[in-house]
Formats: sequence, C-alpha cells, structure tokens
Amino acid sequence: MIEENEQIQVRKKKLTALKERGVRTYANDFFPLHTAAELHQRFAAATTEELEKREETFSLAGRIMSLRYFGKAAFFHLQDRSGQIQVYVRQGDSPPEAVTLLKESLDVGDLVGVTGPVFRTRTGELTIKATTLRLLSKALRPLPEKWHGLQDVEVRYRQRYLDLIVNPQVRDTFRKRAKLTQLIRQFFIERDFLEVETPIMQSLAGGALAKPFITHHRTLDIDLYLRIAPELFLKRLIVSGVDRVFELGRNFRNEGISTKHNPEYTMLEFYQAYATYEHMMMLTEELLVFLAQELQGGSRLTYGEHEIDLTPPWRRLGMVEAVCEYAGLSAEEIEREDVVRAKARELGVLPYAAAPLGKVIEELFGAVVEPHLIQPTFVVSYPVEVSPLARRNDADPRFVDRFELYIAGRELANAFSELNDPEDQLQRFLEQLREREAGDEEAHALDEDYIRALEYGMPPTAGEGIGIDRLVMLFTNSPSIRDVILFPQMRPEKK
RNA sequence: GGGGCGGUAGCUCAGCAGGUAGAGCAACGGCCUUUUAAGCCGUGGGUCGCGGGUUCGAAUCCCGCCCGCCUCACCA
Repeated sequence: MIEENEQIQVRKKKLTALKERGVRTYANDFFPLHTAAELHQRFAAATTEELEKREETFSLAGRIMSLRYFGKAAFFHLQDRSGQIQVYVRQGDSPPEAVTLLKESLDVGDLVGVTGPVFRTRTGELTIKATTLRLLSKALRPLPEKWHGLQDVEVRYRQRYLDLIVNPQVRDTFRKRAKLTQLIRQFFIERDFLEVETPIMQSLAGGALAKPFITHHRTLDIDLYLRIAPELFLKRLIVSGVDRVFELGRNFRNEGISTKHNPEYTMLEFYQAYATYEHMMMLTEELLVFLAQELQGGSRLTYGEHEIDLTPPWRRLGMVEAVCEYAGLSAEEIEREDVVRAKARELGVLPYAAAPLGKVIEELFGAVVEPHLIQPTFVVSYPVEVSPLARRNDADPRFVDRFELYIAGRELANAFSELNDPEDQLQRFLEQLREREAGDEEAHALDEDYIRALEYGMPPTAGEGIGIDRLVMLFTNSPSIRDVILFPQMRPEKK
C-alpha cells in the first residue's frame, strides 16, 4: 500500500527542501476571500482596459490543475470548489520568492493560496496576476494525466476523492444529488409532512420482502437486523396521529450488487393519512415534475437513448393486462393457473415450485413487461400474495390497491393504500409464514407489535417509497448506480 | 452463481504469428517573460494482476486464482 515511486520521491524531496529553507509547510493561516466562479461572474463583461485600471486584489485558494512554464513566467489553473481560474506568475510582476517557489517546489496537484489583481490575457482569459503565492499543502502523489483524466472505473470508485478532483461532471452529479434531496425535503415540508428518523437497527426486518444484514448488540446480547425498509415504523407514527410523515434514509439489503443495486441505498418513504394510492399517483406526478423543473427547467429529459417526458398524467396499466399484452396471453388464459405457470416455465422465470399464482404473475411481469416501460407508467393492481402490507381492492379482493412507477424500464416507486385492518394484517403475516416454510426466504416476518399498533386504530392511509439513487440516475443520465453513490460498495482491495 | 470483456511506467494506451517491453502525458536536466493539449533538446522510470505449466526462451500459449466492468438470474 505504501508505495514509493520515482514521482513520489521527487515530491517528498521538494517538500523537505522547503522545510530546510524554513518555509512553513502545511500552513493553515491563509484565508481566501474569493472563488473562481465569483470572479468569472463579476468580470464576465469587463474589457481588458477596464481590468487594467482596477487596483483591487483578490485572494483564492485551491489546487493546481495544470502548469505551463516558460522561462521566467508561468501560467497555471487553480481549481477551488466553484471551478477554475488561471493564475499568472512572472518575474518582475510577482515577488522573487513566488517565482522560485513555483519553479523549484510546486507541482500539479498542490494546494496553494494566491493573491493579486485580475487581468485578461491576449487570448482573453480572465487571469490573476499573482502578487503572492504560497504552498498550503503538498500533493505527494501526481494527479492522473491531463487529457484523458482518470478512466479506470475501478480506481474512480475506490478512490472517489481522485475522481472528484479531476472529473468535473462527477462533481456535478453529486451536486445535483444534493440539490435533489434538498428539493424533496422542501416539497414535503411545504405540504405539511413531518420529517422523522426511525431505527436502522431493528430486531425484526420488516416493511419489505428482502434478505437483511445481521449484526449483534453485545450488551443486549441479541442479533439485530439493518433495516430493509422504514415502513412499519412510519406507519406506527401514522397510528400515533402524525398523519403526514416522511423519511429520507438508508436501507440495507443483503442481495446482489449490480448497476441498479447497491447493498445500501437511499429511500424516500412518505405516508399520508386520509388518502388513497390514487392521491399518491398525483403527488408523485407533482413531485417529479417539480424536481425536473427545478433541476433542469423542464419536464423532458434524456436518459441514455431514451427521451422521457414527465408531463402528467402518466399512463396507468393493470399488471395482469400488462402481462397479457406483452406475454401474448388472452384474458381467459391469464385466469388459468396451468397456462400461467407453463408460460413462466417457458421463459425460465418460474420461482420456487410452491410459489402462489400471484408471485408467478409478478415474475412474468418482470420478465416481459418491465423493459418496455420507458415513459412514466403506473402499474396498478398487484396480486395480494406479493403485497402483504397493502389494502385489498374493494371490488376484487385477490388484488390490492397498489402501484409501482416505472421509468426507463426500471422500478422507481412503490405505493399503496395501506392495510389498516389488524385482523386482515395478521392473516397476511400468517400466510407469509407459510410461504417462508414453503421456501420463500424473503417472506415477511410476523411483527406482533405492529399488529398491536394497528389494533389501536390506524387512519385510512396511503404510502409510497421512492428509490432516490435511481431517481438521481435518471436526472443525471447515469448508467450505473455506482455513478450516483459517492463510495459504492466494492470488494476490499487485496494487499 | 452462469456467460462475455479487461488488468502492461504515476496516468491514457500500444505490443500477443513466443525471441528479454514501447508511445504520449507526467517526472528529471537545459532553452524560452501572455501560455492554455505551450514549444524545442536531452535523461531516468516496469516483479507486463498473482501462482503454476509448456518451451532453449512467455507480457504473448495452457491451467488455476485474484480484482474490475458488462450481461443474465434475485432485489429497489
């Protein structure tokens, strides 16, 4: 891990030489008052002559990103949190110690403080004429090459700090992500939702169908699960009278890693009492249009090869109808269990043998329908077997009042009218236990305290979860979830 | 877990009819006071992912392993 290549040695020598000359290395007494973007903005319209006349000096700090020497002068680009600006150092204009420092001790990658007035070069670039130049922190390792930058995706993910230094579009992605979560909070707070934080360590991993991570509490001497969803706690809060509640936080699922899955990911869940999943559809349309408007000023966006239009209302598609349409089954055939199972077998998506019919239909849906749902589509009417926490449909109790939102062939949100009948909820949990015994590892566990909470009375409520990482992927046109997670899960580096 | 592709200098990449490793950038030395992929001259730098095997000889061929990306299956 501690490697000493030639370039590191050279940089260490430069640092040692400075110390020997009495220069304070790693100084912390330079305080910049300006940023690159600020100066660019302020002097965008100023002519060369106007700049010549001003005597104001500015101070900036940042990283040297490129360096061009020639003779007794040099140019470099300084990068701070706002962007880049060019700096000019010239014997005569800059003090001798600045020229010497640059020539003998500074490299691309070093962090420096600069002060001086601005001017425009012959080619018109706004530039700071350095009247002071100080090393603030030495980069002992060289930055990646200047034109191709850092390409190796493994290094980009493992050493994200480096990726962020050299790839501006990566910085933009994460700024956009921050903006997006900020806008989501604004959206829900404006609508009188309360933001809460519920337990991440839970003694029972409920609220979704997934495999959890297990950890151990020493003092209590019990195993705890990292949550797979905050759902059951948020609905306890609905019981308590909060009525409108949301949480933006991390979920953990012990499943595969892929371009769409990271073991820990960010989920938005929100619940509204005295509402149904129909209201959630409208709220979702509003939310995404709001986000699109604020993030990019319009409701159309490009994702890979697709042009996506978020203008509401969005298409609504029954799950069973969708499977019929895309799997080529008739309305009569989809009612016949043997035909449905045969189709699943044919497509190689039949889950474990004893899987209930609803589960098989859901599998078929994933295989034949999902990839076609490019424009925003609410898929509605889910089989009750795959939705143990959702309210049954009044007209057809084999189905629940639930939807999933698909955009760009990918599930983005899951919502339903909540099941608030404690007796039905208990029966659903018991059914899940039977399925667990029949081989479904992801069947929901029985949460007795949750039943008890429902027995105190939960208002009719609708709730929804939105995968934030996938939403960010959509708005930043990122092909992989790793592109929107700062430090994605990777295998540890071997020694 | 299955399939495909990849790992060579600090970075980006060539080299793979087997004959002891190369370019550009970066580094080092020199020239150059408005450059911006600055330019010109010169120099150094590699356990060719790891371990075996075949061979007189392996970055190159074979086997195993490690790491990554893509893809399929489960999940959001």
